[in-house]
Amino acid sequence: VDQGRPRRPTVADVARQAGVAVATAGRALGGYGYVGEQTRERVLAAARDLGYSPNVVARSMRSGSTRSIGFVGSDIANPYFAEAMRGICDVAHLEGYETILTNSDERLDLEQRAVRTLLDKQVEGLVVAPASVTHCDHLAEARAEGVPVVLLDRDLPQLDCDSVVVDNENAAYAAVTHLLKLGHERIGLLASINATEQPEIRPAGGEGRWEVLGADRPSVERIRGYLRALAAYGAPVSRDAITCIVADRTAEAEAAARRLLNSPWRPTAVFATDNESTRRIFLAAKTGGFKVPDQISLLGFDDLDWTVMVEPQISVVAQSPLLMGRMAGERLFARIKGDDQPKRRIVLPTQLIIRASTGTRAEQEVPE
Amino acid sequence: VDQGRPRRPTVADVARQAGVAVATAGRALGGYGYVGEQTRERVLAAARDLGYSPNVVARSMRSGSTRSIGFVGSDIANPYFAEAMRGICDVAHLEGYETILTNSDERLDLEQRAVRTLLDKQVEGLVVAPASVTHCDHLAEARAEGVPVVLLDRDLPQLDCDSVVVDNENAAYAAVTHLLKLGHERIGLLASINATEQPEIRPAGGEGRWEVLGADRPSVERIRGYLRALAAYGAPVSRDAITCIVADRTAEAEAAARRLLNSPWRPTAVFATDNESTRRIFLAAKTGGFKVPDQISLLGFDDLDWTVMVEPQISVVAQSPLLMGRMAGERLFARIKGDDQPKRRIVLPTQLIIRASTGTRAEQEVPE
DNA sequence: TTGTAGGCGTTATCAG
DNA sequence: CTGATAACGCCTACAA
Repeated sequence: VDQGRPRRPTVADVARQAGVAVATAGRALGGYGYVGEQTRERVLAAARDLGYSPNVVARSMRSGSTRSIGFVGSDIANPYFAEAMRGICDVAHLEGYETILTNSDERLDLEQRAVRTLLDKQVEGLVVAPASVTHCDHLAEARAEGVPVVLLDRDLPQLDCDSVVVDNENAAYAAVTHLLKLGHERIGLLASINATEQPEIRPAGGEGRWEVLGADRPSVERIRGYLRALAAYGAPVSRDAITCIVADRTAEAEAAARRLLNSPWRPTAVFATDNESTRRIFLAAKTGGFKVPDQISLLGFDDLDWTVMVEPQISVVAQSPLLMGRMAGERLFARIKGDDQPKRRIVLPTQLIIRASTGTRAEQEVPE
Repeated sequence: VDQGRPRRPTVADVARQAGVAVATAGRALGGYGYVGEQTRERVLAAARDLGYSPNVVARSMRSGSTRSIGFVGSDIANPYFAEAMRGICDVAHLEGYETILTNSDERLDLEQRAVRTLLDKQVEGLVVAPASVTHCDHLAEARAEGVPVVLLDRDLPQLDCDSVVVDNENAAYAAVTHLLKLGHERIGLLASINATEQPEIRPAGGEGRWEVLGADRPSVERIRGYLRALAAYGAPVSRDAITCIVADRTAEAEAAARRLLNSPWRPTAVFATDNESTRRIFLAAKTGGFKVPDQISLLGFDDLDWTVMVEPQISVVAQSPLLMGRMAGERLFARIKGDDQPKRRIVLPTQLIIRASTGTRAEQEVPE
């Protein structure tokens, strides 16, 4: 009758069984140093007998290498992060590393704790989609401890580490320009943001001109691209064209999307800056009985499965989180292996995919 | 000029700085044993000064507890597993544990390796969505090493560990019965399966009667429920009513779904046994120009976001992978804490959600 | 080629 | 209450 956790056999056990010294067994099992052919076989046989398998924790402690990395994202249930995680895991697996996952829910305090825990667990690298773009002491700390960090989705200029991003501002600029070219002038914007870091939008030189304050998070950059496109076209913007929703609050978000569509200034198109917003605005248009694109054009972000399943198919700015995850992983392992070139900011391309949810303004003028 | 990885301060460093013995510093920092109030404060101050943070690897080695668990699923990019992972992580986080993620891609060999690696990393528990339902030596091994395992999505009766599943057979039975009650008789089935373990379908007592051979994977159970429902209604089944696709092979899967819809025996409804198949059959119907539900009724599995966004909204059997993940986590931690009751099989309820993609057979008889 | 001894950073045990 | 010391399992000098 076994009691307690049955102890796993150790090199010492194998050594005893094989009648050799611990070091010899270690050499045979670890595949380092010189071992006689017969000795090796005897040891290996003994190991098989006992069901020996190395204790990686002890090995890590000795060698200082845990062969694990950490990923800190806001929510693995979000397809963006799920795909990114997949990319990271794949690269890690190729390198013989495991990946520890933590969810920050876009909350700085949780992210800080997560990073601390991962560092204490001696991960050899960290991929982080940072919740805050202003507070990054915890990430600097990682760097200070010699643990490479790669930023995903957002860059923190003040931090000395690689990042993998897309050119959010130009992607949004191109998207909104497309709408403008179709003849739209009154274009709404819907963005999901986290509760703590609301961007500030304030008047800027001229009637119907605004600027976004706040650090360069993707949503802010996309809003900036949107504003720049409108300004370039000389299209004035109503302040309440820009609606920000908090992803958590379902009811509020629903109401906000509905309100945007029914604004008194009658938008003829809406640009959604992320997959969450895209879903929301589509749903709002659908339940509100809006004909897309006849009454309202929709242009979203992220090319999720559903965008080609719905009617009409949704035009989107596509990015590839899978690829971003992979690139992040590759940068990370380059650093782990000692690459110490200056920080690199990798900007992956986005693609504007025009489908059926965006139409010319003319179409919308059909009488009711 | 620092060179190499800057060494993190250790208890010894803190002890020296505070002018106490290592053991004392350890007690103050680890919060165990007796320490004088002033001594504690001195140590804590020293620790703060030096930026000390415990080396969890060393702690794990000493204490035998790594405070980490592992999850082995087939693909984190699949929303089912992403949600489940989220549930598991949440519970783990509550318990102060981290979660290591590995993807098996539904391949037994990868799963075996992953389990081995995780065991070597001394995880204290494992949640596994097993790729194979016949080979489970690697999981038995985990059990033998005293590492609790909880099975997700599929149960392995021969294995002594808890499982969290849904009642696949009855869920499918109810779903197909619903279709039968609507007047459908020629009901097709689409299932995604992995390449290696194709279920065998062979004739069983009577014309138009079949049985599925193979262990009780969800897909097989669902097929069984489908057959049972049809038999109960006395509806005969054509062999090629049952189409299995391999999730990887996009082109093949597309063709198979199309073929099913265009079968010479003219199905009036299709039951899809998983989210992948549901997506496929919907797409096939859409591109094939089938009117749903007028020409073909669709009933799917998994209540993903898109099922209410498309037109018509899809009727589905809903399960909650998030909840399943949580339950799995809770069972796992119960075991980690020493619960040694006999194995428990937790069957979570499914819900048949009828939406617009399922109609009565009558509707379909409209002339072309 | 093989064996011996020490140490990685913690925690546990035992005296003082 | 505090201090010295051993041990977790492995790896690496160094000696034989």
